[in-house]
Amino acid sequence: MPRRNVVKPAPSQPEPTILDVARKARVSKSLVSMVIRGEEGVSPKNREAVLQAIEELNYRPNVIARSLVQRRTRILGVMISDLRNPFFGDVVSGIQMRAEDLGYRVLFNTGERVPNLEEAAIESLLELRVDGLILAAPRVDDTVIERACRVVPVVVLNRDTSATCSDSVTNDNLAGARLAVEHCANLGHTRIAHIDGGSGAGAGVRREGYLRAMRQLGLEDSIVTVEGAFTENGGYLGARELLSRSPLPTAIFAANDICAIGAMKALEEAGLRTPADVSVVGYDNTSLATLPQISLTSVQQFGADIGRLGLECIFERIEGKRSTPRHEVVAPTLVVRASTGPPPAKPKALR
Amino acid sequence: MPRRNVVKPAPSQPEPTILDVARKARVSKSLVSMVIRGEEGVSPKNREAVLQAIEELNYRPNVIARSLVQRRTRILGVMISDLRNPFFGDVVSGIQMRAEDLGYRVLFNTGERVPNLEEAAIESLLELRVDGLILAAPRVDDTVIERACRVVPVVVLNRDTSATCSDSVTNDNLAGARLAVEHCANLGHTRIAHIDGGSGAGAGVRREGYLRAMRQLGLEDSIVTVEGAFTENGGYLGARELLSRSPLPTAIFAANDICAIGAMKALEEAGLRTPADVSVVGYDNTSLATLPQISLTSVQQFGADIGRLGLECIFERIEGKRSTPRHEVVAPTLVVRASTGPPPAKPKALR
DNA sequence: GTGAAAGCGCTAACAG
DNA sequence: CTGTTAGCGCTTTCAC
Repeated sequence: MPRRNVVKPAPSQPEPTILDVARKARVSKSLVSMVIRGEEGVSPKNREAVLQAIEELNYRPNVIARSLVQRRTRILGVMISDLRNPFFGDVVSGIQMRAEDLGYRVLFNTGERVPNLEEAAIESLLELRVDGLILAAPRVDDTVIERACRVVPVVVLNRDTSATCSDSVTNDNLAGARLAVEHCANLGHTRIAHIDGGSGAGAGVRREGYLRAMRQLGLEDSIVTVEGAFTENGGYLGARELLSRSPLPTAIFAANDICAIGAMKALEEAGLRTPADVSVVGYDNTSLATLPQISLTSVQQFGADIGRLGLECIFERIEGKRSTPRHEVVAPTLVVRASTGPPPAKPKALR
Repeated sequence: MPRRNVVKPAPSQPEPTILDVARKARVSKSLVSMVIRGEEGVSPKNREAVLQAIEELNYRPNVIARSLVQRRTRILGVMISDLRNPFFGDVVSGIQMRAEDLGYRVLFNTGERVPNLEEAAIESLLELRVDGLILAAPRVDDTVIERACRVVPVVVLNRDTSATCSDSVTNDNLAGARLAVEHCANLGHTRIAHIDGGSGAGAGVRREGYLRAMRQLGLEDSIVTVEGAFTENGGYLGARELLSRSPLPTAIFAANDICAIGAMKALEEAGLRTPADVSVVGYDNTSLATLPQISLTSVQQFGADIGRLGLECIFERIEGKRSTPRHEVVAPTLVVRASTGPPPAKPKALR
């Protein structure tokens, strides 16, 4: 908690304050404040003078000072676990659009998928006294989330948490996994393997959905899962693991799109074609899946909706409209593309 | 059971202050402050008492208040033009790593490639009184940058700006474009077209690099440029435009990777194969280019280095070590993959 | 070592 | 409408 504090010479050219503006416009401090906040009851003449002074001085209200007295920042903090996953681009869009409507500014953070760094990022946002916290697929411990809840409204996106204090918005991972598995089964596959998301947010439920779907379809004997991650490398390694076993699966359900792409890479290196030899299904339906060269069948979750709903949860709490947890679940759909097809008539043996 | 104030409009929770900690630990306010800042000269006994009180109260220093008195936030603001482009993931990594070393926190923002929104995002960071501003490929007007410079150190990444007040870190777009064009020429191409980045940051220079390289190679008669953008759709539309003209180019140099991918999509739809019928070169060498299904020849610019250098520029300014502009240019390299090859013996005609 | 006092730039509540 | 007066939570003197 104690931060390293190197005391350095104070920098800075003196930035103009509200007092400078008042003097320049020859009015009172409070009048300037009123103009800035757009309050009623300022004569057009004075308003004009103030605005001009602001312009000339390149004055900018100090939201720090404002926040201190109002004890609210009108800032929403968003911790994003992985900036490299285009899925979060959608989530961010949803958040931003809604935030603008509601008069909040949004500031992002990331811990680059490293739990400790993510915790630091969250802590940093909390010290900033954000009015609300949105955690997009955080990998931190539940206790971290609980601690945050004690101070500020929190909504967790795309992760199933046992923390009871926060709101959450997720897609229905069980249903999504079922869509993926059933799709493969309908094509005639029985040996459907799963590369999971390791310790990533939501990975456990997605895995559980796979297991349940397999059992429901009477395929429990063909259940094969290997550990992966929500990254390309995770998918690559997971697929390599699958390739080292026998018999080979004819279909692979990967934890998410980038994981699926990593898996496809491993398959290709092994001389297996998709979908002729092995079908592959991803999750998220990111822009990656739509690339014609990849054309990945994928479970779609609606990132922008998830982001928007998350923001609405936070907003309800901030406004005091609600103080009991809300858990929103968005239904996923399946988008079928070229990476899945019927299983090969004569499954290919390696080598 | 967390005790929370229920339904109280805007300002709400009684967050503990430094005074609460002092009372609980039975010491003075200043003593607590000293402990928090890790100052010397506090008895171990007192320090212990303070730390325990902090723990028990779930106290968190209010950086807002701290910033107000210190007149510096120790926050660096980063405006990122496009969160969907994985290239910026690299840039962010570089920034974060260095920032942590230097004891700064980093907060991100985006205007989603819309100039007005980007300006608002920058303004928002400025109102927050960030100690430094990093603009990653901003699309705003130079005047916006100049206005920001008057208040805080600014570094612009990956865009050539005529604003003289800010530092900048770019890759050498002229050289990069030349690498791309020469590579195609060496393979035997003469009809090398360019899909540019429209009004995107750095697009103009990349285009200029293309033009110069073509002339230098004596290919001025084959110069063809169409307008695109730094997006998949931009590339798609640009390629469609090329396809509507005659003669068809045998190689395309696209403004960046996602643009190239969009172009490949259009080519594929038209029944043209890459590289058998048309070679394609991208720029950025993002993770997308490395995907085996895409395997895009691309000019590599080192995003993490660019981010790190940007942060160092800012830091020098903040520390008062330098007050004249520094312009850093990073040399790009070319990564050759499967999307480029010799031109077809008999160029394919459409339909 | 400790505690009291003076602000940082702003808003809010009143009195003129 | 204006000007004055209190703070917001913290750091920073400067006495003790």
